[in-house]
Amino acid sequence: MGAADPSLVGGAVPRPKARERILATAYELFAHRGIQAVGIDAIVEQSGVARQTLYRHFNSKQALVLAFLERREQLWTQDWLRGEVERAATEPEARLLAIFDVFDGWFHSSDFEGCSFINVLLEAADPADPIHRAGAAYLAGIREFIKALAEEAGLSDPDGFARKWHILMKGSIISAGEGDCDAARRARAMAAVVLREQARRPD
Amino acid sequence: MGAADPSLVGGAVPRPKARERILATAYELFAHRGIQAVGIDAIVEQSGVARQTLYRHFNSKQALVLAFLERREQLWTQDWLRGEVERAATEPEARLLAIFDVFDGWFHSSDFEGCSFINVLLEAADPADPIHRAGAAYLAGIREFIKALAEEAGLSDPDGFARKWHILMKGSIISAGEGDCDAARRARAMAAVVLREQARRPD
DNA sequence: GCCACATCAGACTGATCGTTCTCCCTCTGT
DNA sequence: ACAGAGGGAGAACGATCAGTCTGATGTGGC
Repeated sequence: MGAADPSLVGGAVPRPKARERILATAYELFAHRGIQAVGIDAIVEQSGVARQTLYRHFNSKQALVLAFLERREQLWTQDWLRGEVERAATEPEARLLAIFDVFDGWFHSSDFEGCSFINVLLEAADPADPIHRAGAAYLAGIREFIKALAEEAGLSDPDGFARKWHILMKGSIISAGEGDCDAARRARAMAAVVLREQARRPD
Repeated sequence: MGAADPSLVGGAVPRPKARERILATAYELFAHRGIQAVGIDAIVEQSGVARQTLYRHFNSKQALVLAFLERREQLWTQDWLRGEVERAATEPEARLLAIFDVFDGWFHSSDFEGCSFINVLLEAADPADPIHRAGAAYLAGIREFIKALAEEAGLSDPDGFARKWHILMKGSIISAGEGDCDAARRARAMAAVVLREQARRPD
């Protein structure tokens, strides 16, 4: 009884090989082409996995999309955005502005793919759709990051500030999708005057 | 020779009945549910038109979508947005800010449907897609409206200003789609400080 | 009445979609 | 060596999609 059953362990923690290939392929395709535009066939073909294997790891396309969004939140929001911002500056106000410097590099990269959370929000227009809800939840997570920086900076109404900041972020992303590579610089200029005018919490 | 040929006139100016019903139905469905999510069947059924009749007026779904976008630009951009803004204020700077007052009412309406131009831009991710190009062109038309107001207001760099303003507009629309009905008020507050800091053209 | 044309109703094609099923191969632990 | 599980290849299913074809029904101009 003391020794762990290997088959049980292998079942509870799925072997990374096939599942990882599926998720990596889904990430690339969903992020760049959207959800509806990418069929299961494309993921099966490009990942070199059997169809049945995909459906053994993910019950449905919806489950795969939800797993993609979860990975997007880890890789994009946490590892990339949060990581780059915290690397670029140390003071909370400087970090808030650094978001748009990080965006500037993003918008100028050759394979700019837009914000998957915004995309799925618009693709799954029904607010009751689990995919829509997941996209909205991950966007709210980004606002939590902004809100925490606003609190560190001693700004009053951190939640309202985060919502304002997020408007600038999302607007610049859409503009970049239109082809305006300098959208981040424009948003940063607006952000700077907004931050300057922002009321501080009395110490 | 003086009298116009009735059949020719009837051909050049198509009878409004069937075509109008199709376009009106397509407008409602495309604007609220998106392009990919609405099939030809739904439009045929809801407009009470025969399938063949639809395909006689529009060669393909893409042609119908392009006609929808053209109507959207007339009804939304010109008649509604521009009309409401020009009714709300007379001075160009006041009109620029009034955009967000108009948006505020829009975001609080029960059937808020978002910006179809942004939606089709993201649904048709390929920049070479005629639908993508049309959406981008109509968004550029909105910026032309802003730019003209900026010029009237004597602001320097009207094009750059219009792009900034448009970032606020698009960002607030996305936020409203997330459920933040007060996004227009937040954007207006930012717009006010941006406008105050904006350089004026020397007279 | 008659002709031309728009419209309607509905079956149909071919492609694509998500999903399931069947069969075979290759590992791995004992 | 053997059992069992994971994975691969591909056929197949039912649904849905855009688009076409046929044939009947009105309808307006001569």
